[in-house]
Amino acid sequence: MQTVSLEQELVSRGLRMTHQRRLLIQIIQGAESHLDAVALWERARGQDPTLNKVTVYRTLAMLKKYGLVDELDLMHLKGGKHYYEARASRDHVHLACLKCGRIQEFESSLFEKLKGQIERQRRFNIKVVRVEAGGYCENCRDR
Amino acid sequence: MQTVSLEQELVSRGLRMTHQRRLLIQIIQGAESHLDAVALWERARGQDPTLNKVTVYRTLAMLKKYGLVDELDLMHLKGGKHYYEARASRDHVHLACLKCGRIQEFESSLFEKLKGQIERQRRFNIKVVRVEAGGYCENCRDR
DNA sequence: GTACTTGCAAAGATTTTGCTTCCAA
DNA sequence: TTGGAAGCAAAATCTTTGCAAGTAC
Repeated sequence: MQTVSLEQELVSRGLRMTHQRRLLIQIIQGAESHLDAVALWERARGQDPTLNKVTVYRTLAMLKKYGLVDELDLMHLKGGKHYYEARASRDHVHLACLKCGRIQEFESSLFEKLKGQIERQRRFNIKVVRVEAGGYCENCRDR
Repeated sequence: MQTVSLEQELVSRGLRMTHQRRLLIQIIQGAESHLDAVALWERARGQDPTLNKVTVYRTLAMLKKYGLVDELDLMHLKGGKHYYEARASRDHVHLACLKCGRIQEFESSLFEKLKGQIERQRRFNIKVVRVEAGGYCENCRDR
């Protein structure tokens, strides 16, 4: 998903592309890790010191509402905050190491099959799915 | 999992069985739905009006630490609270309807296979796993 | 008796709301 | 121009912490 298309996505839904939204979207899409609202705000302030934290929350709520970002908890490793990532073309599992805190992502066709099974067997129309596992990663498991 | 065994579980780990803990455990195990800390507290107060909310948070943290309850978010349908359920013998998916708010549970061997795949392919030792899906349930999907 | 738990009060962390001003279309 | 969006301040929600008093073992 490109920056342009996400912007167009918003515009096509009748939303205004303010420079604040453009900046926040760029940061989310360019982030190498999962950001929570405050982390996102701090990065955004580097570019635009007047950008308010409330705008971050409102923008995230809007992106979530339109399904453009996914909201994660990452097993509450660091309290109750929520983390955000640009919605990927393919869903993936998040693995959170309880020891070192590393977050890995894992894609699997089994995950896709599981979703299909739920949709068919329960006639449940899935809009968002989240799989998070807590445990010990390769580096930490034997220590 | 019986009340007794959960109590024994705690005792065997050197924890004290206070009447507050006993009451909270009974409520969690007997609950027909997923309770958040405050809902649990309200039920507990019916039995013991002096039981403090802080004790609920501390007890939940302790049960979570020892892997005796699972903590859920249920797709944040109603804000950022956390919900708790006695750990089941078999993991299950939670399906949250975005329209009516109903929570369904779904067990699947595919889920078990997915866990196995993660453990093998990533050499990741899973301790807790959570699958939550948001979408439209059978009753709401066509409306 | 002693260490672990609880209750109480207060603080901390995260997110939301009301309202005025601003600006994208 | 005009309705949607941002900024600011304040509040609401959820959870944690410090410490004195209580209690399970």
